[in-house]
Amino acid sequence: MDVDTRLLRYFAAVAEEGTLTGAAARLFVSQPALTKQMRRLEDDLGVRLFARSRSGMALTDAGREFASRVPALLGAWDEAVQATGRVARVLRLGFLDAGAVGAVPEVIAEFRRAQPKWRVELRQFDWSDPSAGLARGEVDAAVVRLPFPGQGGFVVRELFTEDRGVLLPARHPLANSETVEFRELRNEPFVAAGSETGAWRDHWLAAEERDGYPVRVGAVTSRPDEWLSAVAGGCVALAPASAARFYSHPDVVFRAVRGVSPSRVGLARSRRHVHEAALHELLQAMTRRLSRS
Amino acid sequence: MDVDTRLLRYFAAVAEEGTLTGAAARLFVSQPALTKQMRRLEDDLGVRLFARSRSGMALTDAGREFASRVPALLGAWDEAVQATGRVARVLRLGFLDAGAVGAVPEVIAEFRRAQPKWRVELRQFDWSDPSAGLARGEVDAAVVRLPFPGQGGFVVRELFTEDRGVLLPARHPLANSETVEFRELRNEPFVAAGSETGAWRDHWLAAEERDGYPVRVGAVTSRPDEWLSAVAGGCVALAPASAARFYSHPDVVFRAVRGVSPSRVGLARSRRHVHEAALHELLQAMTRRLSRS
DNA sequence: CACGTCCATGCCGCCAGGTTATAGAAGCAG
DNA sequence: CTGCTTCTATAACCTGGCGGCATGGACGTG
Repeated sequence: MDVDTRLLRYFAAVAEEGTLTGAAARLFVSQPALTKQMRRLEDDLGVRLFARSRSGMALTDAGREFASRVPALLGAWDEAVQATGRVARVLRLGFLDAGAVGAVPEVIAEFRRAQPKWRVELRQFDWSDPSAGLARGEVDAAVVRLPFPGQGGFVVRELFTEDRGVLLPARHPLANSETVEFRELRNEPFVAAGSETGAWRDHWLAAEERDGYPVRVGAVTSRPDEWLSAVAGGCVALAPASAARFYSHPDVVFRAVRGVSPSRVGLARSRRHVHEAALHELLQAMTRRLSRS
Repeated sequence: MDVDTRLLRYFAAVAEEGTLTGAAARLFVSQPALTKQMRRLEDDLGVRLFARSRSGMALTDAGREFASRVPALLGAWDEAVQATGRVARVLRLGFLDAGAVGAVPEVIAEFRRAQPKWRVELRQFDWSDPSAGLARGEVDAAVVRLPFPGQGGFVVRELFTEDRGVLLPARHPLANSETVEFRELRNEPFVAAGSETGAWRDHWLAAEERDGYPVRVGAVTSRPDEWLSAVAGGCVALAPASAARFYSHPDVVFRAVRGVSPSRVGLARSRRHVHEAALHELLQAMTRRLSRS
C-alpha cells in the first residue's frame, strides 16, 4: 500500500478541523479534492476513518488510532530529510525575489569562506507561497518579506528594510512625477497575489494605508513576468525599490511612493534547531555584507 | 516536501542492489523510470544520494544516512496501517480466483459467527501479483495458489489440493476426449501469466512435467476474461478444477488431465503476528468448512 | 419556505510517472 | 583497435490520477 505525505497532511488537517470545507480552506485546495482523497485513504486501508454527517467529519475509533500515529510518521520523515542534509552539508535556502536576497553571490561567497564544507542551494519560489518553501519543508531557511502568513511558526530575524515604490505603465499620467503620493493610487487597479496568501496579499495592496478605501484588484499573478505584463497592461503594483534594478520592462516604470511603510526583509527558519551552526554563519555573512553596503 | 512510500521502496531497492538495472528488474519497472525517480528524490532533498558510474550506483555518505532511516519509515507506516485495522476489526483478505476461496460466502458467514465484531474485506487481485496483494501490504492475509514467488517471506498454511485440468477451444480435437494426457498438450500454445510472476508462471505452464519439451506461449494475460478469450482464440491453458464451475465461455471446454500435479491452495500471511486471533478463527472457519464438504 | 452549510458527483484539463527506443560512456576480450 | 557487454541518461509518447469548477442532495434554521 502506497501513500504519500501529502495525503497524510490532508488527513491530519481534516481530522483536526472536523470538516472538509474547513480543512480545504486551510490547505488551499478545493473541498471536492479532499472528499476524494479521504475516500481513497479509507478504501486503501479498508477502514472507515470518519463518520460523515451534515455537520462535518467526525473521527471513528479507527480514525482516532490512525490520527494518533500520523504526526509521528510525518515527523520521522522530516527528521530523515534533516539528517540527510546535515550529512551532505547542504543548506537549502528559499527566496522570492532577487532583491530580497540582496547581493546573493557575494553573500554565498562570504558564507563559503566561513564554512567551506557547506553548500548553499538556492531555490526560488513564486508568490503562491510567501514563506518561500519553508511552510512545506522544502527549504531549511528562507529570505522572506515580512510579515508573511504563518510567520509565528518560525524563528524570524529581520535583516533590513527597503522603501516601497510603485510600478506604473509608462504612459500613465503619474509616470511623469518623480514621486507619487499613495493616495493618488488608491483608485487604480492593483496587481495582487493569490487570495491564499492572506495578510501578505493585503500588505502589498497596502490595506493598512488605504484609510478604508476599497481595493480594486486588476489582476492576480504569482510570477514576476506576469506581474510586469499586468502592469504594462494598465494595472499598478507596489514593489520594493530593488525591483527597479532586477526587473525591467519597456512599458513599465518605477516611481517612489510617499505614504506607504517600507518593506521589511527577514531570514526565517524552522523552530526546531536544524543546521544550527551553518545557519548562524549564513546570518553572519548576510549581516556583514549589509553593514558594508 | 512530499514523498510517497513507493519512492522510498524504489530508493531502498536501488541502494541495496547497487544498480538501477538490477533494482528495476526486482521491482518490475523499467530502468528509465528509476533513473527519473532517483533524480527527483535527489532534487527534492537537494542532496546527491548516489555516485553514478558505469558500474552502478554507489551510495554517498548522505545516501547512506538516508538509507539507514528508510526502513524505519516504511515500518512505521506499516505499523500504523496494522493498528488501524486492529481497532476497526477489519481483516483484509486477498484472493485470485473464486475457486481458491472455495465457498466464500459460507466461510465468511462461519467466521462472522465466531468473531461477530470483525469484518472481512475481500479483495480480488489479478495474476500480475500471485501473492494476492500480500507482497505489497494491501491485505492482511491471502488465499493463494502454491507455490508463489516470495512465498518464503510469509507464513503459509496449506488448505487443500485440487486437480488441474485444461481449458481447450471447443473445436479442438482433444475436446472430444473425456480425459487428456498431458504429453498430448506439450506442443500446444499455452496462455501464460506475465514474466514477472516467475516460478508461478512456470508452474501453470507445467514446466516440471514437460520432460524438457520447450514451452510455446500463445498469449500472455493477467485477467480471467482475457484468459478465456485467449483459449477461445486457439490457445490452451491449465486450470484448477473449480475453474470449470466459476468461469465459462461458449467456445471453451474443461477437460481433466492426467500427468500434472494437482494445485495446492493455501492461506498466507505476514511473518509478523498481525491480527493473530482473528486470523486463527478465519483459518478454523475455512478448515471446518473444508472438512464438511 | 427559502436559505445556508455541509458532503458527494460529473466532467474536464494537466502533469507525474510509466513505457519503449536509443544514445553515450567505459570496461573487456580477441 | 574493434566489437560486445553493461551500465546510466535522454527523448518522445501515453495514460491515469489529482485537482478545479459547477452542481446536486441532504438537512437544519430563521
